[in-house]
Amino acid sequence: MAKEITSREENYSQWYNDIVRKANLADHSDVRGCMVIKPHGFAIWENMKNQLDKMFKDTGHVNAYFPLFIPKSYLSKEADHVDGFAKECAVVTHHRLMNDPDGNGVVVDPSAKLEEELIVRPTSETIIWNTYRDWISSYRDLPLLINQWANVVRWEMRTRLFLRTAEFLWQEGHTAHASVEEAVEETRRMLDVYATFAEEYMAMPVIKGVKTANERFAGADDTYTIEALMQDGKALQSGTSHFLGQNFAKAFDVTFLDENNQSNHVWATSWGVSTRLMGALIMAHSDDAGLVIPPRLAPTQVVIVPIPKPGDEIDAAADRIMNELREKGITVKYDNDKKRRPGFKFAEHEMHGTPVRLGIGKRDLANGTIEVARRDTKTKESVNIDDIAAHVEQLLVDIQDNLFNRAKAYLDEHITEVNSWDEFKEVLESKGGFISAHWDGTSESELKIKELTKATIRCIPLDNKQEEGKCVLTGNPSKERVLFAKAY
RNA sequence: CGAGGUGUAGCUCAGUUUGGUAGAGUACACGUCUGGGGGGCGUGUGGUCGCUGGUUCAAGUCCAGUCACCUCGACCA
Repeated sequence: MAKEITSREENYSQWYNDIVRKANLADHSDVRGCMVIKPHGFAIWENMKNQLDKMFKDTGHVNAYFPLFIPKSYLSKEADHVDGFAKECAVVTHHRLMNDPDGNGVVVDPSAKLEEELIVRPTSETIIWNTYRDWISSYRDLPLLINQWANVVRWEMRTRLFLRTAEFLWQEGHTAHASVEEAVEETRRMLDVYATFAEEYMAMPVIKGVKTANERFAGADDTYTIEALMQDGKALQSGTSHFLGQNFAKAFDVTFLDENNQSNHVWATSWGVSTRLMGALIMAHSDDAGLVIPPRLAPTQVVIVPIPKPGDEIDAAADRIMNELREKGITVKYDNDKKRRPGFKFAEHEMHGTPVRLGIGKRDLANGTIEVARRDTKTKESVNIDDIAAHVEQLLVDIQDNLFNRAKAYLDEHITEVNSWDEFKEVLESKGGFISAHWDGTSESELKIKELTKATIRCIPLDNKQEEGKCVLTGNPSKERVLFAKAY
């Protein structure tokens, strides 16, 4: 079984690539670093997107759309910001092609050079804040709570499908507020939205925390993050929410008059999650037989397989069951392909991650039962055909819970407190996961640890316990533990 | 950008050392026997051997250049 997927034990990276390809999630395109998201992968992303969009709307946000191209001069207005992105920007320099005088197809028309070059957005803070300047004049215009769903481009050296591609899909929220308190509250609110989404929909437990200065978003005063742990013990930053202070307001001169007719710069936030969540979803739950999708995000929650092949009696039973399930809002598909054999279908639906599979054969019908197989545990049971809809409805809930609990148990087991440098290195190498250790708060120590071990500070957990201790590297005094890990 | 590796059928790869008609498995199509976990047998489709140039009577094979991809570094959501 699963003969086409490399096992996680044998080669974790290859396993990941195999899942992406064999589960029809995405392909490498001919364009370096860019992927083609295939229908099954996109369907999962759409489910994520729909749910997140609902959660954004429920917290008072509206959607808008800003240009793909950003004038080069905008990007340089905020010093930290341009430093953070300058090295990975795609630049549009010309606006016209012409026939090659030598007859070799088309070439760039040198006379069509742009007066000011355009940057393909790596993120939209600059163009958005340039626009907000015109939109905001009074405290009555605030807060401004806008999100956009878009593609962005970051010219990455090394790419991996979903986890890091040159072009990716995401949403970016950009908000403006009258007070620092309100902006910080917004930053934290959206972090909570992300955490709730990850845990309740992706069934992926996350740790909420704040980034150190080194790991902070370029241009932010504070970056909050949700960090998840993958099955190979590496951490994955899955979403970030930034408190931007007044940095962009000052860079783009965005001010408002308050109730006392005083002019102030606005306070800002931005927050985003991307198709990287697809990578997180894959690595959080899937196994050597293929993809595992939590029921709440599965494009098809239940598949019915006729055994050994479709027939009048089996088709009728499948129709009846499908109607019952659909009445309960469950998505279901009947795999009545006559050409493929049941064994093949079993393997294929496991590969694609369908949470529940129902097997209907003449033997089952004679007994008045249905074979119910769950993807998360790969176990099967016989269920009375009259109880099937209620059973499946509950089973989907159980699977969702089980996936979360399983991942949560794994996460909890892989947060290790260490108190010495030797122990730090030992745990990092042998066990992986998050290492909870004291750190003296300096960038120098953080960078030294990264250099020595490749582990970085993933975050300082929110509501962190305050305790006296000594930095695991330098022995200098520390007031709290932070979480280290190797990361994607 | 540094180090190493690989480009041959949709996919995985042999063939390159020693130049001489382009191969296998898998996938795909059709037929057939099957049928409760990727089934068997048979027939068939499918290739500018990454690209460009050179050496040669003759290049997948030798030489030079070039491009792409993979692994590991630096960078990063």
